[in-house]
Amino acid sequence: MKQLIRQEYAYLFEEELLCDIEKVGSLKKVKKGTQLMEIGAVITAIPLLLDGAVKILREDAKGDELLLYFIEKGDSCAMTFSCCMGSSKSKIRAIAETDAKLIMLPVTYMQLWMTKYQSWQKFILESYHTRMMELLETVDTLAFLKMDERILKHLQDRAKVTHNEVIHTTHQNIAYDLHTSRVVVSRLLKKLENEAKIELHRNWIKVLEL
DNA sequence: ACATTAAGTGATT
DNA sequence: AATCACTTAATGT
Repeated sequence: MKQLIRQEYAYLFEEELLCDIEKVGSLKKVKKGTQLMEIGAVITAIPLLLDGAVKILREDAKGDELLLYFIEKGDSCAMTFSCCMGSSKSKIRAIAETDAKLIMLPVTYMQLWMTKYQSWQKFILESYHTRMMELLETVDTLAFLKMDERILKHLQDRAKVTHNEVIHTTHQNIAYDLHTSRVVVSRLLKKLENEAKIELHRNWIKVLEL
């Protein structure tokens, strides 16, 4: 665990903070598809992603999902910050997009470290900022892009976070993430394939244009 | 060979 | 862009 933390965070945090993280954090390994956070759940720990990718989803009243953004290694979830400050419940759902390793830090250390370590404070603020930017980008995508562009962007994002141009998924799953129907996804994917931007196969898609 | 699940398509709104 | 109804194709048993 020591090496893992240092590998990803040594350049961000000072030695003393790294020691503290080692002391109070617990390493968690999860497999692809594992649900890490549920809507309404009380947040007891702040995750630091060491490896892998996590997708963050919002859900509407009917239970339909919408993908907000991906979290990659070196990131944390800004949701947990705001939640443990106001001790409110999670407004989002988090699911491991790939196998992932993360460190769970009890929320009680959050405030203490904010004043104790300026590197922690900087990390939290920067992390908050990048999350905000990603969310803005998602809003832009939703508001201004057509569905075919949204699908292509979604595939490219997924290829990026998994570091693999081949994505294992079904048309139905893409439809859930983008909050549309499978038929529409199938049609537009076909169009993208004709434009030589992707390659379609059963249960996997290869992104050609990255 | 058969059942199941994923993907493709025309027509309609 | 969504939905329906249906077809075709891939895959597991």
